[in-house]
Amino acid sequence: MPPKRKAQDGNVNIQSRATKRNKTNDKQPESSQKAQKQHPKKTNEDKNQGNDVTPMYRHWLLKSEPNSRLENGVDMKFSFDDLKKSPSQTSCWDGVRNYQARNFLRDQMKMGHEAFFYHSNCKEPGIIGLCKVVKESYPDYTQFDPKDPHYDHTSTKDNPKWFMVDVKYVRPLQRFISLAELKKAHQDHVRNGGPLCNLALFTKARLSVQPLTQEEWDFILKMEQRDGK
DNA sequence: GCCAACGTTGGC
DNA sequence: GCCAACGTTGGC
Repeated sequence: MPPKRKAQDGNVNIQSRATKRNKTNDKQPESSQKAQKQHPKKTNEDKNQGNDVTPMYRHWLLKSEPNSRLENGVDMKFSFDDLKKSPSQTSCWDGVRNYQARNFLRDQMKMGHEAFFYHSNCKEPGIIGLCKVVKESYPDYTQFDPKDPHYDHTSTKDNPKWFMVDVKYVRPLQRFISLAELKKAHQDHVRNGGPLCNLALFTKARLSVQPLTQEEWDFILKMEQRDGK
């Protein structure tokens, strides 16, 4: 199902790699996905996996940093514009190292699912555009690269710990929806009831891959039409 | 740059 | 399995 097939794997896997994303999709051993079935040891990883009872989601919010920031000498910058400029306007979403976020990437993000592209750790945090899943769960290769800031020596190719998906640029929002505006709506909905009362942006603020209910998604998309603030 | 909130680690 | 120490996230 991989729709587009960029050049072969030839391209260098080096570039902006952020806490979550970076370059384009390259082909990965999709076959090794079966490895994810295995859970040889039950440690605190398992207790962190306990979100499998949550409903299945079809909408997402992905955080990325639009400004340069070095982590072990590697620039974490990956803006919405960087996604647009990526080959095929597509990038893998690598570098996620949180079990809850990993589980969403691995288990729930499916072809065609849409996501808000959120700019974090910047002057004006907020949602800037839309992207969509164009390739489902496969091992995040950065976990195997000792030079990568997100290298994980405890992970093996036979039993990879971290996964990623590919996302493709869809469109910018008609207007930027700032965190401040979302927070106002959220706080109002907490007090008076409303679809954003449990928005993960505020209830699970540190999650970099966040699920949205249909109602949350629809409400935020409608904010796009309103006149700012 | 500060720091609150929260996730992870490891001793016990 | 508890919990203190530590590390990270990310708004401000």
